[in-house]
Amino acid sequence: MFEKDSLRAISHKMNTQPHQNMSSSPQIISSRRYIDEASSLNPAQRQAVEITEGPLLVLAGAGTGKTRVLTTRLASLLLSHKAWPSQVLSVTFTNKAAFEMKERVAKLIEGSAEGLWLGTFHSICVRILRKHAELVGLQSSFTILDTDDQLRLIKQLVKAESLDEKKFAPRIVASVISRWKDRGLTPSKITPTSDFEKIILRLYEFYQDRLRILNAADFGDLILLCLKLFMDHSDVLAQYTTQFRYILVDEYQDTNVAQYLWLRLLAQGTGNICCVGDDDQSIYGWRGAEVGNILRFEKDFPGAVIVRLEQNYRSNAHILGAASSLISQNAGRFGKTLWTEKTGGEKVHIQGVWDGEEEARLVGEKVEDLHRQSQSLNQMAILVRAGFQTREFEERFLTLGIPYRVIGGFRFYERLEVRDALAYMRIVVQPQDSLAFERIMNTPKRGIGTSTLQILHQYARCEQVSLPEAALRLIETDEIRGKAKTALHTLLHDIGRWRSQLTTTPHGELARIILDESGYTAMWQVDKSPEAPGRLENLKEFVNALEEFESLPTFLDHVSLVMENITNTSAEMVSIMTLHSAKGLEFNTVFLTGWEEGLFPHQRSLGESGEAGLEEERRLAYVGLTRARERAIITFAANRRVHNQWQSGIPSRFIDELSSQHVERFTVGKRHSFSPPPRRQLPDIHTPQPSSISKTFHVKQRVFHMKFGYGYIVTIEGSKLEIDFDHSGLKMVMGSFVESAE
DNA sequence: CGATAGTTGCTTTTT
DNA sequence: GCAACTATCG
Repeated sequence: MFEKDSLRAISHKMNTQPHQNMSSSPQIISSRRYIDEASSLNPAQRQAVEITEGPLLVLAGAGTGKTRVLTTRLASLLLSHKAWPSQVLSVTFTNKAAFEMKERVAKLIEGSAEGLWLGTFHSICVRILRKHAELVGLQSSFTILDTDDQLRLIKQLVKAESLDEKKFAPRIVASVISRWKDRGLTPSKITPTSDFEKIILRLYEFYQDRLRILNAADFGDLILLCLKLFMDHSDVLAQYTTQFRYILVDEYQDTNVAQYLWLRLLAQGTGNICCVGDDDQSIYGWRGAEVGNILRFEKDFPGAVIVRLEQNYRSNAHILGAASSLISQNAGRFGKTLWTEKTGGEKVHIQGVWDGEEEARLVGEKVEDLHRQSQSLNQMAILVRAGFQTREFEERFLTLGIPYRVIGGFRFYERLEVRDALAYMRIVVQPQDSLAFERIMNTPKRGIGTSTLQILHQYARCEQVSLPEAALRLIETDEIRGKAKTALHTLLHDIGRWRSQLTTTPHGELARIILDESGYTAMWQVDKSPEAPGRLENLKEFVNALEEFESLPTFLDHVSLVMENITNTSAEMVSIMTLHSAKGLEFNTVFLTGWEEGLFPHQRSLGESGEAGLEEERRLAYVGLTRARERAIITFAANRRVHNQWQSGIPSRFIDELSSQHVERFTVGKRHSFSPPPRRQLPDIHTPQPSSISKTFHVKQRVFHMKFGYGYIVTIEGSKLEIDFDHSGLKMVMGSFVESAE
């Protein structure tokens, strides 16, 4: 290791002279694997790997080997000694992608990729901010607030300002503030355009004040503060612009304004920035992502070279054709024509089902079928639009005994007991962490109730101090009496004692001590509820996970930034996930479920941002389809339970937008008859008419409440309910039912 | 202060 | 169909 590094250092020295003409200078590329990889690239890919100087934009369609280009390029930089690991800044979209990229690079260079600055914008910014925290008014031990903490804090502020908690719902306030932060706007740079914004701006200011007191930063701050650091301290910026000789950015279409400005500052040194992205896969507009960034690249970085990757290696011709016809409906895109050498293959299946339950049953059957044909479960994915849809599949798979994993979904670190345990760790590491303190103050029950908490809050606000600090001062006075006083005293004393052990005790052991001595473990041991044993199990798991890290603060950073579940990738499992978390992945078989108007495209996205919202949904559909290599199966349900209410839906407009030569329609079940589309004049589905029929009735002992909107034809004859989905040519007949008295 | 029962509103998507 | 909040009482 040492020897290799010093060799690298020497060759680096030899290479510090500017490389005028890299392509003709001899390159020292010694890795067999790298040579193999590079020689298998197509001309466009090779070009993207070899242009290492100056700004480069790789416009890469779905399945065109974008990741391969990026990793090969990185490996090339290292092997040719143009840069050593610490001089490469590589920004990816998820921590998982960063991890995989690191592994691939290590393989290509047949050595270690340690020392690379490889990670998400957030993790890189944390790394930088920890070093210069004082310059932006934080201590280097600052806490990273997660969404939950953020909402709690905002809620407190809204309450303190006695504002209408409905109009200024924490969620809404948080999202407005976050959007401002995404655009790189600190409070002073904002000119509110309405009274509503004026108030939120005030809340934004208060919120930032509170964060400062708490020595905390939220997700948006990580980028914003780092940006501020670079803008206010040119010496710090210079340090990094000289260090990073090469900058690589994955998924450039998902960057927001703040991230873009951040990148521009860093890239101004060498100008060696390579961005990879696909405007058709921009699906994070709602999070502040600016497609404009990618569309403007040439203007932003003069002399930029643009390389297009258009040969798709992933999907079969039908899937690619269907996806292309879909995305071509969008205006305002770069426009790429993906093509493939593959021919034949299965057409895209489209299947209508009666309800969500049947959808799950159908998918379950298909999975079993394919599995019987010795298709790996790892090669199958079920993609949903919204998180709640996973449940029906989980239930079905549990009864069928099909192993599955939910990606994204409910995370380990979001569980009640894990969050409590985390709060204990946080308050020990970070004395100012009011939110953690509030959380554990009376968990387990110590007799410190709401009235005590109120006194603390009031004092903390008046004196501009953190909650634990307020507690510390108030137990010296007579403000708090009796049981609460002694309990608080003991707690604060305990926290102090644990903190003093931070340097002397191994952190795994310390965690156990904290959980035991605080009485937290005992609380669950005494608990007789059925969840209690599981929670204790999770606490053990928590300590195990914690021991994997070098220290408690490192672990806490990991938890805030890496929200992914620790999943066992080796086991055979079907993946269930949202379309958003499917980005960047690929599978042989992909089930695209819930393609119904209102769910996909989602009602909210249509309502809020109109045409732009619809286009983003369409891109989402495109992303989903292009995940599939061999088989894509689209399903839609005629009925779905939303908020415990049955609602009938009509097939997604996206289904009609798929070129008919690439799709095949099916229907399932004995009770459904399929008739070809009669194609008669239909009411405009985009302007739904008021619900004309709304009835509650029983079907097989179950109560249904259905609203039939959209002017669709529903016939009720005798004990039969018939719904005619003219739009798709699908007619469904439901078995006997009894109309209720309602 | 804390336990309990009843009530409401909620679900897009995530670093 | 659930979590999170509210009202009431011991």
